[in-house]
Amino acid sequence: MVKSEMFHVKPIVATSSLRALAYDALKEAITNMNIYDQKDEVRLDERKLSLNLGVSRTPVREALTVLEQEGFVRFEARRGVFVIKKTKSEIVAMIQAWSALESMAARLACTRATDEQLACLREHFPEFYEGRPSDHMDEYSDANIRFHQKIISLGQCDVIRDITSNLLMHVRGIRNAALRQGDRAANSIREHVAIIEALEARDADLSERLVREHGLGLARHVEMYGDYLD
Amino acid sequence: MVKSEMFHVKPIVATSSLRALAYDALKEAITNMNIYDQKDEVRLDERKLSLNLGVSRTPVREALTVLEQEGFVRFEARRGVFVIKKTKSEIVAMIQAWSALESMAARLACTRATDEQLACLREHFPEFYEGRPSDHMDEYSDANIRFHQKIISLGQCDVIRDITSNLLMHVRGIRNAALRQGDRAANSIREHVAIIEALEARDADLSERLVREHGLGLARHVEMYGDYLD
DNA sequence: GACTGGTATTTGGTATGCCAACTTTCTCGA
DNA sequence: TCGAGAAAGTTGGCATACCAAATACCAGTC
Repeated sequence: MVKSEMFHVKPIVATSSLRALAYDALKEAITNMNIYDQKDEVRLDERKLSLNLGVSRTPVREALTVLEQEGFVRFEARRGVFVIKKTKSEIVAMIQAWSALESMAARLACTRATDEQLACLREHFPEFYEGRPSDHMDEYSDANIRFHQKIISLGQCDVIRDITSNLLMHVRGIRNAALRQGDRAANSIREHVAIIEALEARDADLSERLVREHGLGLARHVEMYGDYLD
Repeated sequence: MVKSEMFHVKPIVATSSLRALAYDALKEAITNMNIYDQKDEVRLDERKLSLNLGVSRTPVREALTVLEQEGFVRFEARRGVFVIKKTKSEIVAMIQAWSALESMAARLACTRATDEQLACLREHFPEFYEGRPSDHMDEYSDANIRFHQKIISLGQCDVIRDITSNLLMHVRGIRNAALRQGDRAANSIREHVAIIEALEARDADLSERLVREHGLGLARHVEMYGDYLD
């Protein structure tokens, strides 16, 4: 018997399927293009896509099927596949659902997160304590997104994490645009600080309320000033 | 020109795609089978399915792709498609996400729903005011599901409606099973009555809290007594 | 009889071809 | 010149063919 313990092979090749690769490529392309700049809806050509991706139509279609189910594209029989432009009211609805889930995550975090995990909120987001975010708006936009994702991860609920990660893809652009309107950034920072303090105090009711009101405030803002979406 | 206004044709033939038909058939089959009775995971054979459905593998695969994205099945390369059995902690996580969304729907309903719509809650669910639901458990289980769906529809948020409708498919069986354990049915009725009253009083904070606690109570119950799921 | 190695079969992944419906372009007559 | 209609070209939906990996089966050896 050969001493097989002496062979240390690589764990696994784990080469992803073409479908997964096509999905990643398409999703990145869709989220990176700013859909709301285009006047008309963007149409995707299955044959061109499979040509550009270097694979056949089959995995492309299966990837598009997933994207349809996630609300990114829409199939029209014998007309084409179109990238969906969300209406203002749809965006508002997504932000409301987001608020519901993030506020629940905050509630769960109050009992589940360790002190070390909660400390990450302050450590990783020092910019929340500085005065003028408008100078570094791009960085702050990213930090803003990360802050909300961090709260959700602290909730340690995979279902909430998965659902919100999808919603984020749709809302990311709008959230950042709204930050630049009016005096929202400064307000946003104050609210974030209050949320951190409530979490550190492990006050579930307060944390939940603050997160919810923060989110619903964004929803109201989009409702009022988001007419450019339609 | 023919006066086309005089013709009132049927809206559209709207013959669904085979993919949609396959999706409906598979989803119904999956939700109707009780997955948790089976010892092993159930494997689906693409070729047998397409044979039984009378279509080719292509639309079947596309339907399965959607079901995978919804968390009902799992593809294993060159091994098969398996119906997913959720673990207890996954069920708990889904109930928590559900509670977040339903409580937000209740909050929204307080400002959005008309008096007539709120009245439907009492009219359609008279059994909540009767004493012994255990005699008609099946009917009560259905009414229970309808009650929660009604609250969500009163919230008038399409995103919340869509997401919860998916969660419901996964949780339906467990919710009904939990009702039969211990004295939960009677408790459930009392809580439903309190929720109706809070909504009728248009007390958003109270409605939200009652709905959330009702849901999280179910989550705790499954957490404690749902060991049969694993 | 158990084990090894190879071979046949099964099965999901992918590529390709065909079709019907929709668009666009061309044609021809008023 | 213009428009109706036909023909040609697109395009997504579906079916089918083929491939590689995984499994099942079998023969041969010790």
